[in-house]
This record gives sequence, structure tokens and C-alpha cells, in this order.
Amino acid sequence: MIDIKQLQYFVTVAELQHVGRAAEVLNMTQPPLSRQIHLLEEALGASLFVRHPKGVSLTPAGECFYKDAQHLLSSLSQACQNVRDVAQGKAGKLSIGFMMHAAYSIIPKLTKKFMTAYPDVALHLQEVIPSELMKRVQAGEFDAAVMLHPQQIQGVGLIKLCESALCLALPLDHPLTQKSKLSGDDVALEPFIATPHNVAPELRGALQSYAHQYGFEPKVILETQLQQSIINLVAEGLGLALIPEILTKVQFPGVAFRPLQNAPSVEYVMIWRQDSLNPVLSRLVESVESGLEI
Amino acid sequence: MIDIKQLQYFVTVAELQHVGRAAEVLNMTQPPLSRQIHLLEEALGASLFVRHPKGVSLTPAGECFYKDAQHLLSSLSQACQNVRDVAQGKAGKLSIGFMMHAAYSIIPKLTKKFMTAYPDVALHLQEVIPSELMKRVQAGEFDAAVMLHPQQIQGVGLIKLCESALCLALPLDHPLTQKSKLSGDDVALEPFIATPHNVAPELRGALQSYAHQYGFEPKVILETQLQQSIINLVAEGLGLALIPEILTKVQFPGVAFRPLQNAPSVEYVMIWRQDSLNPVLSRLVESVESGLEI
DNA sequence: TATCACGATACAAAAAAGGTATTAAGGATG
DNA sequence: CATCCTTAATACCTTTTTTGTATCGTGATA
Repeated sequence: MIDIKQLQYFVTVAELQHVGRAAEVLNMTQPPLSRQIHLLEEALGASLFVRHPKGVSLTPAGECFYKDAQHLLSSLSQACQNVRDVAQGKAGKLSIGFMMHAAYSIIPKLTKKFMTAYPDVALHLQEVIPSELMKRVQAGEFDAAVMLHPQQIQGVGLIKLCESALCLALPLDHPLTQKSKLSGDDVALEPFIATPHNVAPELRGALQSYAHQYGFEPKVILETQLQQSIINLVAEGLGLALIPEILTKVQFPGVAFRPLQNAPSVEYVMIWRQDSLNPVLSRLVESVESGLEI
Repeated sequence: MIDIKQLQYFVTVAELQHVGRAAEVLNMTQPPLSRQIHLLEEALGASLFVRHPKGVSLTPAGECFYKDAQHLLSSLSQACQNVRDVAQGKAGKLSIGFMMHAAYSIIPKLTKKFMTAYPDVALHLQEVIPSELMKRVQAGEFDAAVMLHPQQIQGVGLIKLCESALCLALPLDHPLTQKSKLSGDDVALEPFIATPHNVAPELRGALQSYAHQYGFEPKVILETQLQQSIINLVAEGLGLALIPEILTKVQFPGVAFRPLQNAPSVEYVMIWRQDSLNPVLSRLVESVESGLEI
């Protein structure tokens, strides 16, 4: 059976055209090298060298095999490098799920920093509704996810990314846009658009408890799973919504944002499967741990 | 040091996800296979498998290395096939020199037959003046050559390709074109264009001896190394020339061909270095030996 | 809790590779 | 033309590596 060692022996002999000198270079003596070359020729079923009294030279078959052997050897060392890179998380694949809120500042910042540090990692970014994120991380479908701080964190690692106060999103032509700061009392009778409780309990809960704080039950007239839709529906004049401030950097046509008195805030975190085998994940966590400045 | 055997072991284990069954497939027992996998992991500096109680599965690094290892193994077997093909002359390079006379029927027939039989051989065809051919075959610059039958054939193999009678090439507007067959007496006083003796002694000698047969010394007014030029100069009306019939199948503008009484003939042969190491050469000789029908 | 299936480990046996000494063969040299 | 020199090949022994047998440790499963 052919052997990597034999390929290296062969290449060395081919380059020096001299078995004895090749043996020196290979830190061995001449006879075993001769023997290995013969074994290789036998295994290939072709003679690779012409033996001259002053050395050896390649036959046409040897020339052909020399090229192939060089490629094989360099491919092998490349493969070794690849596997090391992947094992150390310098290369590989990483899938990250995130909720829409993260799309405008957290995910861009995070991916830019990470991709700069690890250009050989292929990132797969996917936006899904918040309630999916934890499930799919635990199921191993995502290596990590950017989401609101969850209640249950079993089996996952977690790191806080940022906190964002909620503010009021209202249609541009709404009378309340006249005021620069609003309180619960201002909006007690207003219709609200919100995410269903099972999609993003933290967000829906924040609306609920903020309203209770001001002694009213929020009139939620529309529920929608997609966060993007909430803002679009506000723009259509169908109601108000509580939106984290990190979204207000973006211009949404037809929507105004106003700060809230005693505004509740939500916390954004990155989670990941604790028992993940993907070495890239550790690099991502390190990258996030070393600071993100959102 | 990493070893082909280890790659095969690794690929088998990766595919079966089971060390014991892989060992069966590989016709060995489980412990040495386990050990080789460990050695491979150690050599690579990365763990390739996760050990489960019901078998093993690839780590991300293992997945990466699995792809690379498959490529390496198939590249290796391709390389082995290549070297065998080259050794048997089924693939490789073959350089053939030829004189212009062969360009119009011998070389096309020969190359078509050979290339059809051996599509993986790269043919290098080069036309040079006749006197160069033998030298360059002996020097190893050409594997073979198509030329006129030489005097000296030391160190070369030779096979006859065809014989061609010489005929007269004369300008279209020459008075002798009226006659359909010519003899030496008709051309005794005509000016001739011929190749110098040192370029193609056989051709020049044929003109000489044919003239002597009819009792005259040919009046060679122009000599030119390139055979193509001879025909061009005839077309210009500068003189007559003796041309082998195998060239008369081609239309040369301004030139008429007429058969000669008692025409001398020349023999075309293929020669090759007897001690050539190129296995393709043997296939060429076989191909020519089995008949060419020119 | 006992059993089962699997991979890991220990150690002896076998095979392979390497080293030393020598031979054989082809040029170069006197 | 004999001799020497260089180089690869061969013979034989030693060392290293690989394999096989027997056994162990460990999670899952019933």
C-alpha cells in the first residue's frame, strides 16, 4: 500500500536525482530509501526512475507522478491546516438566529467585529420570531441567537448585550406627537398594537406591567408575530406600540417615537448551546465578551 | 506522521460512525483501529470524533477533514491511474517532427489514427527541414519523425510509410503543360529549382540521377531549404521541379503537375529513437505498424 | 440494578522499516 | 585494458511500528 512517507521519499529523490543525497536530506541511509522507492514502483506498477551510474532520472511516468505527488503533499498539508483552523474555531460555519430588533444595530456590530477577526468563518444569519430562537438554539439548529433575556436558560450560555428603554411609537399625524415626552396617563385610552404573549412574553409583559403601573389595562387591538409588522401598522395609523429605543435610530416612514416617563426597559442577550461542539462558537462568545459597544 | 492508511481508516469510521463495524470492513480488529484514529487525531492536533455510547460522530473539524480526506484519497487513486496510463503509453506527450512533404497526407492520416486510439496523448507536431529530422530524433528532441528514407539509421528504428513517384511541377503557363506525359528529354534544357544536397540528399540525388539517365546535367538555377518555397517558385514561373506525387493531391495555384517517364520514386519512413524511454512511442510505432493506408 | 454495547487500554506477537556491511555495475582514469 | 570510483542494489540484523487477544471502563437501557 502506498504511503505518504513514500511520496515524500519519491519527491525528494526526484528533485535531487540522487538516492544517496536524498537519503541524507531525509535523515536516513541509502538502502532503505532505495527499497522504499522500489516498493513504490512496485505498488504503482510502473518504474519511476531510470538508474544511471551517476544518479537517477525520472521516466515520463515518474514526471507525471512527480507532479501529482507534489499536489497530493500540498493538499495534505492544506487539509491538516484546515482541520486545525476548524478545530480552533478560526474557520468553519456558524449559524446565528436573531429577532428583528437586533437587525438594526446589534447584528451588524456583532457580525462586523466577528467577521473582521475570523474572515474564514461562514456566518449564516437568520431572522426568526423571538419565541423560535430559544427552541432552535436548544435543538442545535442555531449555534447562537440574539434575543430578549429569556426566563428559562437551561442548557444555554448567556451574555448580556445591551439594555434598551421602551418608547412609544405613534403615527406621525397622531395628536400626541405634539408632546415631547409622554406618560402612561397620556396613552391609557389609546389602541395598542403588540406581539402576542407566546411570541415575545418579555415585550408583551412590559406593556402590560407599564399599563398596570398607571392603572389601566392596555387596549390591544392588533397582535402580530412579526415585529416589523407592528411598526408598519403604527405607520398606518392603526394604533400605538411600545418599541425599544435601539430601533429608533432608524427612520420608519410615517412613525414618530416619543420617550416614556418611567419607561420599562428590555434586555438583549446572546445565548448559545452550552454543549455545542462547534469551536467557532467559543470564538464568537469571546468576541462578544470582549465588548461590543452598541 | 500521517499516513494514507490512516486516512482510509478515518474515512471508513466516519462513514459508518462505528469503530467496530469499520474495523470489520477494513478486515482488522477494533483496538488497532481505535488506536490509529487516536494517533491521527494527535497528529492533526484536533479531535475528529465525538465518542458516544452507541458509536462515534464527526466533530466540525472531523467533517472538514472528511471532505479533504475523500479528495485526497480520490486524488491519490487518480494519480496512480495516471502514472499507469503514462507508463503504458495510454497517456503522455509525444513530439513528432516531419518534413513538409508529409504535411498533406501522411501526418494527417497518422495523427488521426493515433489520436483516435489514444485521446489522452498530447501530440506535438513540428515541421522542420528534412536534414534536421534525423539529428533531432537522435538528440531526443523528437520522439519520432516522418521523413525520406535516410542512409544512416544508427540508433533509430525505422518503418516504411509509403513510396511516391516523382513528377514534374511546372508553371501553368509553361508550354510543356500541353503534353500529358513528359520524359527527361523534354526537360533537359529547362531550369530547375531544387533543394540543396545537404538539406535533402535523397531528393536532390533523384533529380541528379534522373537527368544523368537522360544524358544531361540538370540546370539548377535556384536552391531553397523550404520545400514549400520550391512550389511557390515554380508557380512564379522561375523553373521546374521534381515533386513527389503525394503532394499533387493538393491544388497549388499556378502550378501544374505532369507524370514523368521512368519516374524515380522516393520512400517516406517514420524513424524513432530506439532507446527512447517514452512509452507512448511504442504505441505510435504499433499504430503505424498496423497499417496506415496513405 | 444488572446488562449490554461500545470504545479504550495493556500487553504480547507479527510485520514493517531502518541501519550496517557488502555486492554489482557502469564510467572515468591512468 | 585494468583499476578505481561512484552509485544503486542486496543481505542480514536491529529497531520500531502495527496488529491481535484479552480485558477494562463507561454510559445507555431494560
